[in-house]
Amino acid sequence: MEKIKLSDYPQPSVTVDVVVFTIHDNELKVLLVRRGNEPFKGKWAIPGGFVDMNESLETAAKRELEEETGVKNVYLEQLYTFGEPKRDPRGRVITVAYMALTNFKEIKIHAASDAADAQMFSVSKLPPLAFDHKQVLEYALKRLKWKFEYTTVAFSMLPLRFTISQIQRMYEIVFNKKFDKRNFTKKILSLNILKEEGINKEVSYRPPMLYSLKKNLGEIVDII
Amino acid sequence: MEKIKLSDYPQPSVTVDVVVFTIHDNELKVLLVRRGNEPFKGKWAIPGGFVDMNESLETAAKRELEEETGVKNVYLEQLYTFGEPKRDPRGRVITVAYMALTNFKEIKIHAASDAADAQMFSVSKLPPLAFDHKQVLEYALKRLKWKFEYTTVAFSMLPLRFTISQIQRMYEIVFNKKFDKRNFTKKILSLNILKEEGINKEVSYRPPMLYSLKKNLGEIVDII
DNA sequence: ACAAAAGTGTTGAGAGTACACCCATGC
DNA sequence: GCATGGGTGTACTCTCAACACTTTTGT
Repeated sequence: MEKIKLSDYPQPSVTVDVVVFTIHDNELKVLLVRRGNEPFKGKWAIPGGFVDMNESLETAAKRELEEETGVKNVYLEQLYTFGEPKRDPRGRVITVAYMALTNFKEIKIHAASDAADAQMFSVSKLPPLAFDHKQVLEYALKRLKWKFEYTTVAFSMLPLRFTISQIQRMYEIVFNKKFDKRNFTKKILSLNILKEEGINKEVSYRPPMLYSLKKNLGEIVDII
Repeated sequence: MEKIKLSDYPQPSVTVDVVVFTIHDNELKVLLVRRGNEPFKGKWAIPGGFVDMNESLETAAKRELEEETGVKNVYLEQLYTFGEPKRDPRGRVITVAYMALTNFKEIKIHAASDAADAQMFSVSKLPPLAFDHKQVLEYALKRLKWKFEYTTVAFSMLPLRFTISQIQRMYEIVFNKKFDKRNFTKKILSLNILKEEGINKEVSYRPPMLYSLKKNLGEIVDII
């Protein structure tokens, strides 16, 4: 039998797309870039780009993320790979979607070379999106909620030290639903994942206790 | 600016690998094929193959699955995409891993053209695996347990009509842990996902009630 | 009668839910 | 003293876990 060469098989293009979530102004936001090239020139899209030959998928996602946001240390997780043959009009392009969570203040948006503009959008007021990015974003949102419910990833959207009210507000935004303050506090504290970090004196109301996350980000814990 | 062509960017090879789980002889089994070609010739591997230019990833996974097992209607779910640059010594190969669940009796193993042999292995007695397939299998196992706990996918491993004891045995095998029969029965019945299908008279002990799944496979339900 | 697996209830502990008022600070 | 968010307890309901004996059939 002949020796098989990789080039005997068709080779598609492979990209990574990174859905960057953050919370700002009491809304869940996602980073979108306006495309500077065809196809879908001028349309909004999830930031991403081609995978280099010598970098892993996760490295590619981190690289794209840093190019667009300047953020270096974020929670990053692979979501799903979208590979319908016609999803890109230029030809066969398979994209590996990632989700990144970060604190709003860490982000310094700068539109990368191939983007005309970049901006955070509230997930409840999205513009029409390029490619199959609506589907990608819906998938990411589902995963985000799942992860919020069962793991500690949410804390990657908060500053290093935070109050319990901040946690609760974040959960209320993501689930679009109010929680009872006493029950929420009781539940979060009973999980034993927080460390007391002293009292924040710099507020004009009763000074709240600050906490930090004791355990590892993304650890599986029933939050809600 | 120049028009960008896809071929301006490096194009890796893309494969799908399908982790096929089933239950037989009171063990959780997985299908492996013995590689007929280099690299890793003679080693066991998760079945899979290159994605054709005009088929979706899921179609490719279904095609590979049918080639190896003859099984047509299975539960199939995308798991994760593995893309370390050095995972295949021939060059850059990115693989999209899928998980398939099926009833043992549906499977007619036939080693595909590029495989020297194919066989079901107990997940507790695995041979050394080619590529990064050990990692892929570990990921699949984790996902399998998660899905068993929170969805109805498990029922895809049973025949169309089954007894409650069969469900319980299946869960005991996957979680490697005994459950209390009364509590298990109570929990399963309270979920309201089963339909009574009459009594199986063809046994030499007290004839059990047969059930079928009322709701959709994979639906999210707290099973355990 | 015996072997094999099916079927069936109760109790106690712990978790979740509903619900409202006082506290500490800056201005 | 008032505006702002912070902090706290109880009672009820529901779910989960522990636990063992009887039933039905074929041989």
